[in-house]
Amino acid sequence: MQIDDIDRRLLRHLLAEPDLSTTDLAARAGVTSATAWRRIERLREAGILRGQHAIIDWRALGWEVEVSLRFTLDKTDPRAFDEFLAAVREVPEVIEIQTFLGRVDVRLNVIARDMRHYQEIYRDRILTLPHIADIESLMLVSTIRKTESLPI
Amino acid sequence: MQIDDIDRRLLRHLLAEPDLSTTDLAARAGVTSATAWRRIERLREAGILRGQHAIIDWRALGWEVEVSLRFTLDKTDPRAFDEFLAAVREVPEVIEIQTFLGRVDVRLNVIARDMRHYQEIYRDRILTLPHIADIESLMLVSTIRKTESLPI
DNA sequence: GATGAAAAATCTGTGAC
DNA sequence: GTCACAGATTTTTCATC
Repeated sequence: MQIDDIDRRLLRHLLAEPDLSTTDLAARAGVTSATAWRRIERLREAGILRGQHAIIDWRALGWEVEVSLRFTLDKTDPRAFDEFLAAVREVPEVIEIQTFLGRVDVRLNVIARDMRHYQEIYRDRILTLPHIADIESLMLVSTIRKTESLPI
Repeated sequence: MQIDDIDRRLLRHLLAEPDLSTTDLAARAGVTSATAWRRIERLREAGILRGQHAIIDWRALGWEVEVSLRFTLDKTDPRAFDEFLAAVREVPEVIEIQTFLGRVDVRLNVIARDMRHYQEIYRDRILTLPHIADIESLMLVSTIRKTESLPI
């Protein structure tokens, strides 16, 4: 799909202020609301805009612990990889899964209410995942998603 | 703040389908829209709901490369850490920053249009960051945010 | 082929209960 | 927590460039 300056302005403002109404977004991008609406719709159809994400503060909800786990698997075949990922999806406390090129290497972010709870999840849900050769854990202090200042 | 079952249902549905109108959300949670609205407002004031995030498909926009970089800094003092983070914030291609406990250790996710562009960013914007002792790079294949299936 | 103005459909936010 | 409603917003239509 072709993207022009108006689309770029719309995307930039949408990323900076996702709660904006189409009317206000249009005003900021210097077009009418009908135009803004049609273009947003087109970006959505093209798969560039994939909807919204509600941001939840886990800590405010009482989930104090977030840990980033990095796995090395003990096999390199795709089936082992798929089995591992399928098992991971069954663990609700895993809120993010990342896979990488060039290694049998996966990263998971796990949340827990507190350290005791985390130890439980780790023992019962993480260590029991299939095909694990090695795990490295890092306690997360903060995550900043910088999607306000996009390079578009 | 106290969270009850209705709040939990609202949050769960909001996470699963963030584009839902308050009316539809209310219907799914089994309350009227006025109730849903007031509770959402309360969750917002309590800092549990922190607004929305527009999801963009970088690949559809022509940003083909995402790399996860892990840094070890050469100093352990807080000032070096802050200087490093301040410099990172100036790089628009860095879309995520994570900091960890127990190490002078930071992770960044960087996007680029293609490998050539990534090499440029790496050489001119990453290697020039202050206080770097070591960098490890992993090419991202996929990120799945599993926030649909929350443990609440 | 895309735009703006304006109308129609829908939703949000508030007051009364 | 529900119901009702005015005001705002979203989405469609249509004439125009």
